[in-house]
Amino acid sequence: MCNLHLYLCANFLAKSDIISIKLIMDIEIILNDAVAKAVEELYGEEPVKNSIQFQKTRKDFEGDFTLVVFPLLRVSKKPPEQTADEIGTYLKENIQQISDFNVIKGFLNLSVNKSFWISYLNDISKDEQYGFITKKEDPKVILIEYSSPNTNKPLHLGHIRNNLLGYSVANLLQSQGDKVYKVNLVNDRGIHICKSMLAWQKWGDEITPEKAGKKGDHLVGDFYVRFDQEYKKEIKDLVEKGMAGEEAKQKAPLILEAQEMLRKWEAKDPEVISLWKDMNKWVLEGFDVTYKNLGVDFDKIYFESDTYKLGKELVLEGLNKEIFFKEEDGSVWADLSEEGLDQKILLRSDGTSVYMTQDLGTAQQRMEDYNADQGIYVVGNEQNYHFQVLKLILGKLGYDWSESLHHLSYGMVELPEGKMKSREGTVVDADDLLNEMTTTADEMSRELGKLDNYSDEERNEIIKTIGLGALKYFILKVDPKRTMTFDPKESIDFNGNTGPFIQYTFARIQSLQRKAKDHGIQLKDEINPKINITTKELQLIKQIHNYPEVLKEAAKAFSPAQVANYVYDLAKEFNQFYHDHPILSEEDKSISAFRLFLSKQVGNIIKSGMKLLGIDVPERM
RNA sequence: GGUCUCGUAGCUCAGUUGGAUAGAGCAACAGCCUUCUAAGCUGUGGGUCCCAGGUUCGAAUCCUGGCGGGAUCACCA
Repeated sequence: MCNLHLYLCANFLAKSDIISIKLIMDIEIILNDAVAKAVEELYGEEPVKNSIQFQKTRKDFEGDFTLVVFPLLRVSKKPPEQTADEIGTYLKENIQQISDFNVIKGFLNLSVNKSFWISYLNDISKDEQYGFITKKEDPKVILIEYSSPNTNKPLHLGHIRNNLLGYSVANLLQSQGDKVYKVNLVNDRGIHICKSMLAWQKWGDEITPEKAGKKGDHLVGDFYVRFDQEYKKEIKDLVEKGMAGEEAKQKAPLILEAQEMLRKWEAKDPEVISLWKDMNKWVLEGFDVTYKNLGVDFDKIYFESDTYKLGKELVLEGLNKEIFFKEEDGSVWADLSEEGLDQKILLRSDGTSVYMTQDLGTAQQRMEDYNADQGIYVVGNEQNYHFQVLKLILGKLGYDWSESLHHLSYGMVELPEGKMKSREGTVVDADDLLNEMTTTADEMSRELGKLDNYSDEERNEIIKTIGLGALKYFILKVDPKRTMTFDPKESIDFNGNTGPFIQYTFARIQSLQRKAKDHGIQLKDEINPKINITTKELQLIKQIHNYPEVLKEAAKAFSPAQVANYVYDLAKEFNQFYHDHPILSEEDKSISAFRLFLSKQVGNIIKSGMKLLGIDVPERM
């Protein structure tokens, strides 16, 4: 069947300069089959599976695709150079697309006809969503949970990393043809919420966000801080009176009051519930503003106050089936020592739930609600252990989808001075940061005189896009699992490997298209495959050619960073190209028309890639 | 101490299922605006890929053991 396929392809290729879309997409498959056939004919033996390894030829060498021949030596029983040479000769003679080859050590570099590349470019220019899989035979339903804030304080830099990752990964997965639902589980209950509420009651003086002229989440956050300050004072006083530190922490009047408030909340005390509703509303309205500025959204928002009782039945069921066990004091545990972990509590001795219990319940409910094939949690790496346990327990309970659960774990964001600590006031607030980025973009553009001719409205639009782009790109270009350092000064640097550099490149391309129109040069729908192209042009086309594969790999690895770095490479390459390859040459319109065409494709990829990252690109800047 | 994770240029980071001479940016230095956007381009210097073994044609990448940083190991969430 392999050979038949090859025969048909070779036959077709020999007769036609214009290659069908299908074949272009499959160039690497064709090469693969061709090498298999070559090996069989030359050495009388089929190559072992996976021994045919193609990769893109590195830039410093001549060629487009490279066959690594080392794995084939076992069959050829000849030195690497000779083997490569023989296969290369065979391919050049038998495959129309191969125009040339060269051998360096054990590497066979194959050059593909330039007309192939141009035809390829023609094809993708017709594809509105190049690189995206729009129709998939069996699309998966994927649930991705991200953000998951507490309603007692505003969002900070760590949440930004979470939100950007979640949003971008959702886009990425969707680009591969799967159905993705974004959900947010808001943690709106618990002792920490009561702390802010209590502080407001005591010292709030009936203030509201409107009266204070402040975002609701910030206002509530202030009371949370206030609580902590007053609480510490009480502890200090008690310790000075001779109480032990630990005891003081537990017996300070404020903490007792907060605990009492939580009990009232659980008993649905009308006064407490009413205050709780008000304050949560303030916070959530504040969050909405931040989410909107950040450009992220959700298909569904869950509240922990609705879901915190879930999971208990699941645990009891597991207890009945003797998957879990009960201690003498009545608490329920899972024994994970066989899996190399320890024992984990699932129900307290008083029968109430713990964090894990809830998570078991919400996982089960959500996966079944959506009939999802895969669940992804975007949560910081401090919860690696939690999710490891969660997955194991769900597996023990017999849910086969537990295998598909994935904890997209990301590292902390640190500052040059060290970690962010709320107590020391070194937390970078999300809203402040967003504003600061825009302000800096404004200052920079004024300094450079970039936006002098635009109206205030246009100007604001553009600097917002740039400031936000700088922040998003800075965070997303780093591999999620790494602990990253966020240097505010450096992030606002718009030179080099940054979002604004990429945006700038895009803006240039757009400007080029406009200028071309002014010059009366028409953008072609299609390029004649026979025209000559330079090495640099070819290089750009090849970079474009990588895009679908990059998306595929990035989606598989849940890694927007891979897309980010790819787009930067493309933009950089284009910028270099742009500099010494005149595109709007008056003398030779055919060349400039091709470059115009090429630059448009580059622009499309940049736009598409940036969109996956959740970064806007400006038409001008 | 157990488990997980990271360690690449002075700094921030890339580096594809193991492939060729390990790459960018920032910072430093030297150039380039009468020419499609100089938020740009070109050049120079800068490396014990934490260390030591192992696997193999080939290791920054995989395995083992160290060293160093981080996270986690609650009847908190």
